[in-house]
Amino acid sequence: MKAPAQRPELIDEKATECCSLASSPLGAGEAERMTAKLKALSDPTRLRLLSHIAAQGCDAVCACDLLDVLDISQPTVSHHLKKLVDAGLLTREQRGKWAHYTVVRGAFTELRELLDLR
Amino acid sequence: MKAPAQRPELIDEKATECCSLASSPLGAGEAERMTAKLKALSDPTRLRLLSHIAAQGCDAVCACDLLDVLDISQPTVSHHLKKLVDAGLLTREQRGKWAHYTVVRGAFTELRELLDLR
DNA sequence: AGGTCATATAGATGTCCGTCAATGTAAAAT
DNA sequence: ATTTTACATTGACGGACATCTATATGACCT
Repeated sequence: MKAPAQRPELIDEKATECCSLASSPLGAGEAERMTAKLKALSDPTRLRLLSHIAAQGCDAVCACDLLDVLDISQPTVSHHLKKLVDAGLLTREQRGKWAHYTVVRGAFTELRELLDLR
Repeated sequence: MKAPAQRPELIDEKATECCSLASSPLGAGEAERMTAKLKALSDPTRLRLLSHIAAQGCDAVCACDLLDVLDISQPTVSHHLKKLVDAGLLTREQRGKWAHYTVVRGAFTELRELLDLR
């Protein structure tokens, strides 16, 4: 009687720490929290809006300037900026009738660490 | 006659390079390409699958082991693994009747650079 | 050959999301 | 006070997506 086919053996050498994802498997809550920021970045329009603000030193940029740059309607720009603020990637500041948006310093460090493959 | 209200002045000091996003505003194509990978990461289930593979050294992990770990159906696991492969974050390798998935080294460097706020 | 096991694919369903036109709001200008 | 300007909110619509059940594929075992 031959030995039955067994499942491929699980490697449980304590894991060679190939990345910070490796430190320990993500729980449901943790995963949800990380994907909240990732989702906010996962839209071409939002990524371009962010890059335009970043391209001016990550300092406060008027929403009016962002409207000129991409070929989308004003409500859509407003919608996306709100999403970026809600995700903690931008802050909003009202100056008179203008709204200014600023990149949150350090907002990406957590994500960058998550993706820190070695 | 008073001077008309003007838009808040645009800061065009060559941008203080606050992050790699800042180097230049992303074009439509570039943004689309970056969000492809980000979208693949923007689901809690996929992020957890990835983290389980990473937690074993980013080496080949049998799909059967991943099925045990999360409380979702087998087709759903298969679906998500395919998406991660399509995004270039995992590679698939068939061994007999088992499928093994491996984290692609360096798949995240581009993303990490994108998020490299200083 | 027939059966079982691991995984993929197909189809269906409900939910989320990006976009827009229309409208609301609030500040500034006339 | 009325109008204009900047921006947000609402509601509608179409497409994308996560998940499931059911079925197909393909490898191994007897």
